[in-house]
Amino acid sequence: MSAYPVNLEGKTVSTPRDERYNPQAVEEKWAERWQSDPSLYAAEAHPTKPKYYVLEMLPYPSGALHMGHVRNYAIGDALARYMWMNGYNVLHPMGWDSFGLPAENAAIKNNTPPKQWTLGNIAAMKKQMKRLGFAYDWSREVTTCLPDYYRWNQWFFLKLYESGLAYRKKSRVNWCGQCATVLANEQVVGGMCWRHEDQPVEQRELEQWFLRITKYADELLRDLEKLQGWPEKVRTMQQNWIGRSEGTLIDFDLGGTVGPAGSTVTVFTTRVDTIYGATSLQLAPQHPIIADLTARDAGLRAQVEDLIAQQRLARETGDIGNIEKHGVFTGRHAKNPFNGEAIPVWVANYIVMDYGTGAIMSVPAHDERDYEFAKKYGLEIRLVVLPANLDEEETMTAPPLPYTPSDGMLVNSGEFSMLSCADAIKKMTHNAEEKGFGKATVTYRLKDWGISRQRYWGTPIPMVYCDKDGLVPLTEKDLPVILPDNVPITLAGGSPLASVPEFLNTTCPKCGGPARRETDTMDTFVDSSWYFYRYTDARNDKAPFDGAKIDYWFPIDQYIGGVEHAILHLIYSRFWTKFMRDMGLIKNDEPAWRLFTQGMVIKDGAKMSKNLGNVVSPDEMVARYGADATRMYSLFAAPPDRDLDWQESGIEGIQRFLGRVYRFFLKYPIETRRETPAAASVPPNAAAQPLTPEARALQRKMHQTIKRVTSDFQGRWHFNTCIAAIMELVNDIYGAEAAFASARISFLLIGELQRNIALLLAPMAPYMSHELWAMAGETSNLLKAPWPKYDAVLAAEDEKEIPVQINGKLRGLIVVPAGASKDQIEKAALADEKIQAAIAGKHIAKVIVVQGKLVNLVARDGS
RNA sequence: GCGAGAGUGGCGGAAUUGGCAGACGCACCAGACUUAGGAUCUGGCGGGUUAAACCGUGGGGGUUCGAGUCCCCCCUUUCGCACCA
Repeated sequence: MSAYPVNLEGKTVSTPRDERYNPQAVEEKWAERWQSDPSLYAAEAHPTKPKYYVLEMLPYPSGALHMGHVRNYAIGDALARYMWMNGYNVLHPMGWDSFGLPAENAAIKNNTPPKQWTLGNIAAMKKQMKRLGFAYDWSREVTTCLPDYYRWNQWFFLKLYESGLAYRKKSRVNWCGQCATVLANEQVVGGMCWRHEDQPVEQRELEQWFLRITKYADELLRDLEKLQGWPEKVRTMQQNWIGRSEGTLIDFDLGGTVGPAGSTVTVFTTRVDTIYGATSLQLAPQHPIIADLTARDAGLRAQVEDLIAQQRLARETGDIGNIEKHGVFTGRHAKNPFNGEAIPVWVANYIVMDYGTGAIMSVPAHDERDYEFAKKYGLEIRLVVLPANLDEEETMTAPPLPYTPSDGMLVNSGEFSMLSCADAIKKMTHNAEEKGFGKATVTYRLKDWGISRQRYWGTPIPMVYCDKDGLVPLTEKDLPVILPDNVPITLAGGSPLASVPEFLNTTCPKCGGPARRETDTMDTFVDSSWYFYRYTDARNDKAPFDGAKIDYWFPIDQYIGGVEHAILHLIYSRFWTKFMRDMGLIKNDEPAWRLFTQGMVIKDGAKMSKNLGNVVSPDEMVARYGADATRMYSLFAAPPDRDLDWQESGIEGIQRFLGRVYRFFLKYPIETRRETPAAASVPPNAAAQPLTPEARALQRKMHQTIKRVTSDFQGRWHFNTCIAAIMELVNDIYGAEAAFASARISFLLIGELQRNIALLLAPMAPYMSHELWAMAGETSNLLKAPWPKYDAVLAAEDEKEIPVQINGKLRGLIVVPAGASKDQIEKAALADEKIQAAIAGKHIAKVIVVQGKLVNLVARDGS
């Protein structure tokens, strides 16, 4: 590099090719060095520093990274590097969420075994990650599809089974025909499969394994309060998902048994206060008692089937919210336990079986849906709540119906009349409990987590079926149950593992007799529910991890990923944490204190997709602009929480900037600085010498930049403004080039500028920073070089430019010493020529001086 | 319908507590250096005007010496949930 003649004239010259920054050559050189030292990014074994666990959500190994990944990891990597430089013991691991359906689809399509396909993809993506320069501790790599990981899924399953949190039941499940498997409620999006937007989800009856996440519903809801470091949005989404609702269960008697399902219908209501206004019962078409009610009435049965069909259709089109209300009278009546009145029992398509009890009391006067239904079928509408305003006249006036507020007063409600709604709810619930026909209850929207999948590429469930002993769990020493290779995969339905006799046939752990294995596998969300714990102790073959290590590293200090995991992954992993805590394995009760959800990477305003042909490949960007520019642009183009519109011309701007930085180092290399006469003339105690104005300005800018980058980095996570600040500094350096040439800026300052620029860029453009660090004559490892500190005195301005307003409008600018008093500022403002001209003939009513900020003169006409 | 965000030049975006709106970058224009330019450097760049005045942060009100920022009403838009009883 010293072969290039330094231009001490400071004149603009053309840039020869060899002066251009060549990212490929530089990045490859450093990548090679970094890869030769596997311990480079390892956390300390015997910690002497405070810990910091930064984690990006692990990817599914689909075959290639996309820009969304790059953005996610660029953020995490910048943070990890920043924390290293700030003296933390950083844990920054990576792994692979590698079970799941795409591997099976690929197997069918290409006739490649899922394992081979998956491991091949992992190798390819790992290579991409290394090329991008992400600083992961690969010695802790977790690959969920390998037995050394999934055996612990099985281990946890046995523990869950032992504690009654894993159970099996026959249930109506969501079935995706294209996946040929069951979906969790969380995987059904608007009636469609989360993976196949155009595939309506069917309902099937199957024996399934469930995890009792509802046991933790209340705690999962309550602890959201503690997660102040999570985006409000995510907490709200989880809150809605859990959907806690307080209400009352009330039994309505059908006046004699109608069949096996009994003689009462229990309704759930949040408004028991309106029960005197109930004029019918409405059942969901799937309600169990309907089988009994229709047993001798084929016509009614057919009508109910029709309602079910309507509901299904509406669900499939995602239009369940707007379903045209239909219902049918069953011919039966039920007794309202409060007033003894017999009210008709109907079946209606707007009642869903999977919320509450699948049965409601219909109160048309005080519920919009019930009102609409009652109007349509001519059911009685009975007012039982009046507005309770201070204005008596209004209170006595019947409100327009339906009247739904719950701050009114009861009427026509027997002994409860004249009570407020709130009091009535309490007293009526109490009354029901005393008399044994009802009770207070809490319902949740959250359902238990169905984890059975009729697929091959997942963790085998460690249970067997014995003819003699029935359902038997395996024991710890039987683990892992290895997922066999060479399994024929089809989408014919049913579990592929059932067709493998060597797998299927086993012996019962209890009696030693012949038994069959469970052939379903686990939902892949099981894998990702606890993977981040495994990173702390990834090679442990005696336990999932060592609790002492969890105590040290957890909770995760910063978790970073896409908002699409706001519900599924993030609620399951919170559940898993609470379960492990209750097992005594860990002490923390939340996995991550801080969560950051980055925005999507889009192109031309649309999500990148193969269909639209607007996919930007990271490989191509790296090949064209280098890893640094690719990463840095993804940090610069938008604040990290917003969507980022990828523009090729934008990354060119970053490339240009990096080139400018590089040329600054190239033009003033350390060798030359030592040798030039200008350098030699700098006295040894140059730092103590008063600086020229140009040098002082640059020095000040340098300290201001350090200050800004530091605060934007840690406080606000605005990487875009961090980069903008560094750009400003570089622009100022170029602006002062003439002073460099005339030696009015010392080589000591140039060296300081260079070192600080390398340090400031290190988290965001690691390759180039390392190169620059070496060019600046530094031999230490930049990865752990101390983050620069700014000097507040040196960052301070000597004088300030202060805007002067008249009546709030800018009318002039004055320059005052930085520490000027209010009086001085006011005097200077009034003395300014422009201001004097502007206020001529006017009377100054008031002068507002904000020290160091602004002057506003309130001027009125006349004197 | 409920909940949470967002709305600023041609574009991406700055403006941390109310205090010079448009930092930084892109695009564009002009110039320099060039055999050349998809290189580099310098300058310009919200509207308006010769220059000013003036107008400008989705719209309308308000508070204030002063509002992109605070308050009220409305519009648009993104995301999540939804006959949830």
